Amino acid sequence: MTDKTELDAVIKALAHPVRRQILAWLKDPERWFSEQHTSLDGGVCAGMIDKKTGLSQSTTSAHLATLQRAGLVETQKIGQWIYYKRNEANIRAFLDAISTSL
Amino acid sequence: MTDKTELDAVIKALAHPVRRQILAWLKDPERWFSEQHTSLDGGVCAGMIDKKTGLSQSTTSAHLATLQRAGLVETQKIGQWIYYKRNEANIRAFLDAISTSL
DNA sequence: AATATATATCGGAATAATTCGATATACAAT
DNA sequence: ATTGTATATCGAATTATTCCGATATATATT
Repeated sequence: MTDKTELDAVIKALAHPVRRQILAWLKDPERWFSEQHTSLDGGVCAGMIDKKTGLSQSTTSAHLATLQRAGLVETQKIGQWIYYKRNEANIRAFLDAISTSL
Repeated sequence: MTDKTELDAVIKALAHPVRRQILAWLKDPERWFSEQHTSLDGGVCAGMIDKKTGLSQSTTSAHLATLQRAGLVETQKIGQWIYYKRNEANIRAFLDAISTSL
């Protein structure tokens, strides 16, 4: 997050309510994604997030890709599923960066 | 900043490099706007900011308006000049809000 | 091999943000 | 009153973002 373009990507990623909402859901997966049968420690699978956003599968996928490019989430692919979880280190790094730069 | 729409406006306002740059300049007016003859305590007048952005007067004015609507800067009008300065309380409130919500 | 499922990517339409020059408004000075 | 200066606002062009349905890719199952 020392780089300026990185910070730009992160702020732009956060500048959409749906993407912030997704990050908020991922903060407490047990609460919001209890239907998922596999362990939530590995992340929440994309389809569960689709269902919650109310947007189309492709749109939600694009939002997730934006979050990932910004480093705000990390993914793990298992079989045909892709599990998303917050990248807490990068989120903290962003908060530090914005706190000192702003 | 307790309101959700407020936070949205602030993040959107920050999601543009020029607006962040303006906020950064306003952090140290003595350094960046030493040419201004009136006291910098009252803020930096809009025209000086125009000159620095490299954008047109109207565009810079729009950016300043966005920052103001978001509450990130406050203004003081003296004669035909409008002086801009950071609203430190609101900036801090934003940092608190994003730190806890993110 | 064929079918089904999960997710990503593509192409395009709709909307929003950025930018500019031109004009309007407000104030100051002659 | 006129002229000049500072800033805001308008209208329009450009660019970026969001969104969708359709298709592609990868994996799993039969």
